[in-house]
Amino acid sequence: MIESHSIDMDRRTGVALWRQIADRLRASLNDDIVGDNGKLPSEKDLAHHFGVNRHTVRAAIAALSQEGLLRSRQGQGTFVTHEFDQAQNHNGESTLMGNPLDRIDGSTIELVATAREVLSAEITEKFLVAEGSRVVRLDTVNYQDRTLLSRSTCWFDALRFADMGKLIRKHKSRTKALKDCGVKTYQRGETSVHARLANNDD
Amino acid sequence: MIESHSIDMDRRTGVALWRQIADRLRASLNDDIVGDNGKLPSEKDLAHHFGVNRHTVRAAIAALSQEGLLRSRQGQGTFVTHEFDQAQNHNGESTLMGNPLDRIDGSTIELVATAREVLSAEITEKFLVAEGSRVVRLDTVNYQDRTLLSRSTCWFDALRFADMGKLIRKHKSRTKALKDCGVKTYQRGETSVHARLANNDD
DNA sequence: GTTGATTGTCTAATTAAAAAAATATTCTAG
DNA sequence: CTAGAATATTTTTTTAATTAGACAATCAAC
Repeated sequence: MIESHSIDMDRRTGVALWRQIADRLRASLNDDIVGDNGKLPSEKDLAHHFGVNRHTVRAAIAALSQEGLLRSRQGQGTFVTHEFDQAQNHNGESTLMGNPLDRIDGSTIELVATAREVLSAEITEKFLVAEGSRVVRLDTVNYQDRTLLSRSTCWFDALRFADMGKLIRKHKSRTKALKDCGVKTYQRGETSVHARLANNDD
Repeated sequence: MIESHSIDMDRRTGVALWRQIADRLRASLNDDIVGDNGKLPSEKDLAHHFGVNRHTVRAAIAALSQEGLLRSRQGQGTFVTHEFDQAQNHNGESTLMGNPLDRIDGSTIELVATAREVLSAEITEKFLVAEGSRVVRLDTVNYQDRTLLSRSTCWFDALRFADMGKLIRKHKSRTKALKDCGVKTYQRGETSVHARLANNDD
């Protein structure tokens, strides 16, 4: 469920530990951290896992509860909310993370399609990879304040993400998949930009 | 250069003000915030702009200096570093943000192509937008620890980002453009995920 | 009902972040 | 050389974050 050894948290980065933990937990809600019943490890275990005080973990859980992702029950534990759980167990229209953050910044990203496909000649030429490479494709739409902001398609190496498509079809690990697709949450140093400018213009 | 009125910073979000300011400044280094000589507004002006104490601004500048992006000269001001400036004024191979962060997480994103184009039938069908829409296209490659992680293409509304391609060609606002392309830096609430699962599989 | 595990609450102490204010140092312009 | 503008440094105060410990309340299992 969770490793027994303690994780080294980043300190003095300008990001409070409770927020780092909240973000890690949010990104892990689809993963193996939660049991089949949607129950998280106990506050005590999480505190030991992250190497922090129990109160710090509680602050993180409080933040995620505020977002509507978690709900704690005294005597029982902390659970992924029913709405979130529903989104995990239904197809089609259900909403992942219908949390207040959606409205705070007015920005949403919708995953509209996934597919495994063979890389086209155009793409292979653009990116200089072997033609015929097997990839996983993710189409996303980004809305800001209900107006279309961008459309995006990402291809992932099928080798490196052999089971990503499968996981997505099983409605798990979407967060992780989206994360690698450029949909970054609030985690220090996850992605830095190293840009080499375009060779071709219009 | 910078508006005279004060900006409302997010407080009690778990992210220190100096880090929020550092991230905003980093993202603005390509924009109109810096003068032609690469000089930033004075600490006093920045402090007023962000509505914080001068020391808080100094902490932000110290962080960016640590990353190698800025350098302060007593009596003169704070300037974008020569290396960064070079990356702004050359074509092709130069490196944007050759900062330690690149090595901290081993993740890099390279912008390999930009173009204005007319939206293809395939894309219009996928995303249900008017065929023939004028868009700006960004191709990026994401490396993690020097191994290819993903290839990505983003289309942006040409209307909404009428001058984005132009700005990119002028080697400005790349950060902002990439930011909207899903390359998120460390800013609270910039993007939350609101996913509706795929309709078509393979 | 008793026990054990879990979350909830409270108090206290420590450390880091932020604000405020004063002064020193360095550079440019004139 | 002088004045002004900018960064550098120091001190103090306040607030937020983190840790620590103790105990209450709730629930499930027995």
